Amino acid sequence: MRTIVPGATVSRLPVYLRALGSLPGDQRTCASDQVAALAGVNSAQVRKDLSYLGVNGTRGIGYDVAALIEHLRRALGLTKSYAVVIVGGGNLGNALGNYGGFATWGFVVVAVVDADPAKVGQVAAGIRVEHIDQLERIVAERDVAIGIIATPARAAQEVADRLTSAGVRSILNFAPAVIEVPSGVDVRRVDLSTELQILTYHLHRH
Amino acid sequence: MRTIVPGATVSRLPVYLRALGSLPGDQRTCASDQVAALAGVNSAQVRKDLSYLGVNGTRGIGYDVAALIEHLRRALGLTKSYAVVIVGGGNLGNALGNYGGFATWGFVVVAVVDADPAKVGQVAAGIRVEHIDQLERIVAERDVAIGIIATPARAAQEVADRLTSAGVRSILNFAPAVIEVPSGVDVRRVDLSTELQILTYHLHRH
DNA sequence: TAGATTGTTAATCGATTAACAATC
DNA sequence: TAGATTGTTAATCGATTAACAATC
Repeated sequence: MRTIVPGATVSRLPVYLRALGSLPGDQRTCASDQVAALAGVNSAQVRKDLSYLGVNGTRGIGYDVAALIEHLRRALGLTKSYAVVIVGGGNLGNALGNYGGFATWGFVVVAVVDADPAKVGQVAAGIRVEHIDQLERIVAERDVAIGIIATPARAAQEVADRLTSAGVRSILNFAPAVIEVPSGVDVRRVDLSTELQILTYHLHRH
Repeated sequence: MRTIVPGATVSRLPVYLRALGSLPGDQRTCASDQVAALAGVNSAQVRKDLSYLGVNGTRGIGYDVAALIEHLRRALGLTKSYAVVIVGGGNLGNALGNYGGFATWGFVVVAVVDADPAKVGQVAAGIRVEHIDQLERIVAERDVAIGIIATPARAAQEVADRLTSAGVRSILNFAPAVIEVPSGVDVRRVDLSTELQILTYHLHRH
């Protein structure tokens, strides 16, 4: 079944996947209640999300764990591997390059690039920083699917332009800037200062 | 005015603040239209969010830029400084310790702690990694307001427990785990793998 | 006055969840 | 059969936005 899956549902799928991963290895079936508790959501939500995906459980029993995991992996496109380029060889870029969590899900960092000639050639976690002039060639030759922007804010838009014109259609933006991209390109933003500021909003009013 | 401000509004305030920062320095007033364009939201949204905060503009003219910035900073509690402890001295923890963006908004990283004795004593960006056994002392002595969890998933819950029992009431969690905290404690989660998986959902269906 | 822009209402939209018949 | 749990409806909740009178 391929109906329109709401964005909110999509963003919960990785959470369900992780919840299922934390189940005892010998557990064959699981109830929506249990997934809900592990994922921190409502059980009706779980059932509804799964029904969007066309996953069927068994009344009185629950869902088959292995089949459910496989369904979620397929829905998220995690049955193949994705080449990732990180733009920005600063601390954040290097941390992301080293981040072990990516490999678990089939994300392979194929390059870290930077505009600063002084950074080019440095090696972190087995990846040599290359010059950003090579970006277009790298994207084409290494079949890059995802670009991660880990540059200062002022460089973000230009980097996004170069990534998209090179053919990248998925961008994860860590720079504290709103970037414009052509339609059809998907951007997600992770802004560390914003997260902290939201915390302080609640904090400073006791 | 202090009515109930919706969570969605709160999470947009930092974005407005940044939008205003990117205005030309000599611009005295701004219209909701302009803020909206810079922030990537609807202009009615901007006006409504600001009215929640009790900010008044002038019909026909717009909002006073300086006054608006000051209002937003006060609303977010950014008029004072906050001590931050980073738990986890791995790549991510160090990247966060080095992240210059925090200082701009008054966040001061007062410690990086780790459970691994081999990491203790290492210095990154002027901060010496301390042992996690010192966490409670550090929180008390350095008046820590915010804890950042940058550990593996398996350690996240225990770290959260220690942070909260030491008195920390705001947590930013980078570990791929859902953590339980007492009511009154605020947790925000940033999950890098989840972000990438959401991108691939859209990517793999052309 | 004419033009611009706010502040707010009311409509819309979309997401969450309680509830329960269906059924294993 | 009795108990458990799904799948789905309908109600609720909350957030977004078009529209426009108020007014600078």
